[in-house]
Amino acid sequence: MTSGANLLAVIERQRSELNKSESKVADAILRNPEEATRSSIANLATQAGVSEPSVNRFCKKFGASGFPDFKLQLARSLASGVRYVSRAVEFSDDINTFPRKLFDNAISALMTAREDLPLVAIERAVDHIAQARRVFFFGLGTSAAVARDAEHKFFRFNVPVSTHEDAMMLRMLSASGGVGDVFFFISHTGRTRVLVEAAQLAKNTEATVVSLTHEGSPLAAQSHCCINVDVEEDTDQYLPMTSRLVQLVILDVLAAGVTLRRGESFTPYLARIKDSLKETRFPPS
Amino acid sequence: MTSGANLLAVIERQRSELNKSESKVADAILRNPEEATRSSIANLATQAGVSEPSVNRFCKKFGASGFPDFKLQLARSLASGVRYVSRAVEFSDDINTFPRKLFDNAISALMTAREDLPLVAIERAVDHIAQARRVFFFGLGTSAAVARDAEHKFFRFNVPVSTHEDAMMLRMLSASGGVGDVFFFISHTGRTRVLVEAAQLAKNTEATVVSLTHEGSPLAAQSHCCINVDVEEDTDQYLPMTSRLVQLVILDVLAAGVTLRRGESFTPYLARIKDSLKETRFPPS
DNA sequence: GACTGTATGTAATAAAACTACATATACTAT
DNA sequence: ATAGTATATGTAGTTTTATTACATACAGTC
Repeated sequence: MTSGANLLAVIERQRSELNKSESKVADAILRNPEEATRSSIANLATQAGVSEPSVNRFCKKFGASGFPDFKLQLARSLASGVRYVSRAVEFSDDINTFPRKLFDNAISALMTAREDLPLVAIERAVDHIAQARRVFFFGLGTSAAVARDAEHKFFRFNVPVSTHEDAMMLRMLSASGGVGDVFFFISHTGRTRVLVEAAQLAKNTEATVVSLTHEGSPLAAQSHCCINVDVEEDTDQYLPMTSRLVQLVILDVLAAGVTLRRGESFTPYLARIKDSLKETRFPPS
Repeated sequence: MTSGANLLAVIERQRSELNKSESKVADAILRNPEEATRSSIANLATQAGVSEPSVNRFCKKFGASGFPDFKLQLARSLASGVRYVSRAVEFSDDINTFPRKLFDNAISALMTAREDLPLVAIERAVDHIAQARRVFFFGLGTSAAVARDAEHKFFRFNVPVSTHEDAMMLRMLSASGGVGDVFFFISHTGRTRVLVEAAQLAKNTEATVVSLTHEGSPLAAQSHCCINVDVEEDTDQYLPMTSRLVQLVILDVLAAGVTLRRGESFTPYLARIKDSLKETRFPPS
């Protein structure tokens, strides 16, 4: 059976296809996974209302060599932070619970993204940016902040970079694209009309359209190169959170990619930029 | 002894202060932690060249209830991805390695931060923001993008929010503070003169100064309430990365905190804001 | 309604971990 | 230097825990 990264998720998925005693064990574990990692096989058997060998068989079914090994994998699964479902903040939460939940969600989103990185698209995007004459980062709303962050990264590569949020500017700039121009669109949904239309305008020029957005979205359709980030935002949550974090890290990856492309001789240049800030700061005590 | 989040790191740190047999055990574990999680106490004792009770004592010394519990914690520690040191990108890296490294670093930074959240400061900051007449988010460079992100979150709470990057505006606005004004400064180093000076100006008014910055920094010293984020950026890396992610999640936490403070009746209001975007998007296919 | 295969449990066995105690080593004070 | 004391480590027995082999129960099929 699947020896996936996340045991807990695997159990949950298989939950319905288990026979009677197996599902009792599954329930007992899912009810309190943390406790399961700490209890003995006898204890868990009692909790589940089955015999010890049933628990043992259950463990083997899920790829473990036995109960202790199963507990180990379970502990890993728990520690990895990839909780089955990311936990939404409830109004009953207090200061001791909700900050942790939000961090858990963020970590979980990054871990999920890490497992399934669109390396090909990333590599192509790096190519485009590394060779670009100029780069525009376009994003609205939360993605505007991401675009701004990208601007603060990519200007370092000796390429003119800019960010814009004005819908009119977006259209005009997009239409003004030429060979060597990269229009980089950032959007969680990939459905924002303004952006999609701007992407379309840009695509009708000689410029290259790169996007960091949802797979199969209208924006993706208008892109020469689309980096998929399919993080599911918790829809109950009214504030966008996790998706932008993944976007930011992907942009870090792109920046690192361009740095590597520039080669080792480029490092002093980056160092010079960093050093330029020295005098704006109070010296370390 | 310390029951820190990362057992492996704790062992490594204490390595020098252990007695003979203990250090033998530590070595055996550090030599191959992965294997240690799988082996029996007898096996590990042989590997280390000590007796079984010595291993057992070692486990207890590090906060475990016994050997099995120790293995569990070790497994967690390994799975958490919080490897001893976060791995820097090298010029020899290729597309298969460096993106993963960057994600690992990001995750690791969030996990570290999660273990040591400054809950008291967070709670106080939430109080201040929830009761604010208006809020200013000030950050420069990378932190400007973070401030922008914060603006996109906090405007939802019926409080006038703004972000500024112009050094002159920062000073003038800070000096203009009054009762109920919250000046929220964001800075990784906490040493940026412009920000520290603005914070000082704000502190001389009736306004409240909140900062999201490094503990013990000049900026922290000028704050009524300082949320510490002591993420160590990899200094070899010329691009700031991890610290801003932690800052962003902390801001999410603050936003969630304010939402909870507003109470359940506030949700429809948030929903309305979210819904306002519907017509700007292409409908889902 | 008997047959066959699977599912589950019982009880014995084996493995692993722990505890109490014994011995050895290092350190201190005379 | 040496006896005394405290700490460190190991031995052996006990207890807990997990596994295996086997028996029984149940479900589905002819």
